[in-house]
Amino acid sequence: MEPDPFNRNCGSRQVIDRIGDRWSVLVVLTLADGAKRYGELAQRIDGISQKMLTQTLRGLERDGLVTRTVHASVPPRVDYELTGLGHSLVDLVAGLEAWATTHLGEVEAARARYDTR
Amino acid sequence: MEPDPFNRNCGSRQVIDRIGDRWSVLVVLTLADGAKRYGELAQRIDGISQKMLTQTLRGLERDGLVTRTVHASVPPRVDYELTGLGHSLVDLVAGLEAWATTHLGEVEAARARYDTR
DNA sequence: CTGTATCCCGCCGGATACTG
DNA sequence: CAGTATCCGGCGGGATACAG
Repeated sequence: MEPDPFNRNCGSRQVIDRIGDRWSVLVVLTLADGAKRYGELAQRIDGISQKMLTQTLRGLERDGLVTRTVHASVPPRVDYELTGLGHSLVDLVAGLEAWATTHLGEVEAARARYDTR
Repeated sequence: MEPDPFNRNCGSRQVIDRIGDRWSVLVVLTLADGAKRYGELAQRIDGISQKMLTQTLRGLERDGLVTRTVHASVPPRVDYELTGLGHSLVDLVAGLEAWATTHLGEVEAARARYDTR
C-alpha cells in the first residue's frame, strides 16, 4: 500500500503533522544556517516557552531531523544541528516562510474584506 | 519593518500557522485539481469531522485562499475552489506531501531507534 | 546553562442533535 | 445536502519552581 496522507492511519499523516507544527518550522528554519545552542534558539524564536522548545527539539530529534550533542563542560553546553534528513527539509520550510512574507499583504487584505461584511 | 516570522507579533507568524494547520494542508491539497463540493471534501479527507471541515473552510475563505459559491437549487449545492492565491500555495504543500511520503521510512526508522534505548 | 517536574487553564476538536 | 448549535473531555502549552 502506498503512503496516503488522506488515510488517517497512514504514517505520512503524522509526518505532515510534524512539518505543520508551528514551532518545528521555526526551529528548523533557525538551524538552517548551522548548529545552535539551546539558549540561542530560545532567544531567536520569540515567544516560545522553555517547555515547548525542549519538547519540539525532542520531537525533531526522535524523527531524525536534528542531532543533540552535549559538551562535558561547566557550565554545560548543548548544541543542536540539522541532520542530512533535516537539511532536506530546509528548502521546503524556507519556501513556506517566503510564501508567508510575500503574500502577507494579500492575506491581511482578504481578512479585512471578510471581516467587514 | 520587514516581515519576520520569528517576531511573535508579526502577521507572517499567523500565516505560517495557517499553512501549518493539518486540515488546511489536506483541504488545499484536495482542491488542487479543481473545485469540490462540501460532501466530496468530507469524503476524501479521512477522519475530519464536520465541524473541523467547516471551520477550516471558513478560515481558508477568510484568508482569501478559497472561494465558496452557493448554487440556488434543491438540494443545495456548495462548491469550494482555490483562488489564485490559493493556487500559489499548491506547489508548496504538494512539496510537503512529497517529502512526507518520500522520507516516511527514514522518519519511522529514526523513531524506532530513538524509542528503543 | 540546560534542562525536568508540576500545576492548571483555555481551547481544540469529536459527538450528537437540530435546521433551511 | 450543507450546514449551525451545544456539550464536554483531553491535552496543548504557559508559568513557576527546582535540579545537575
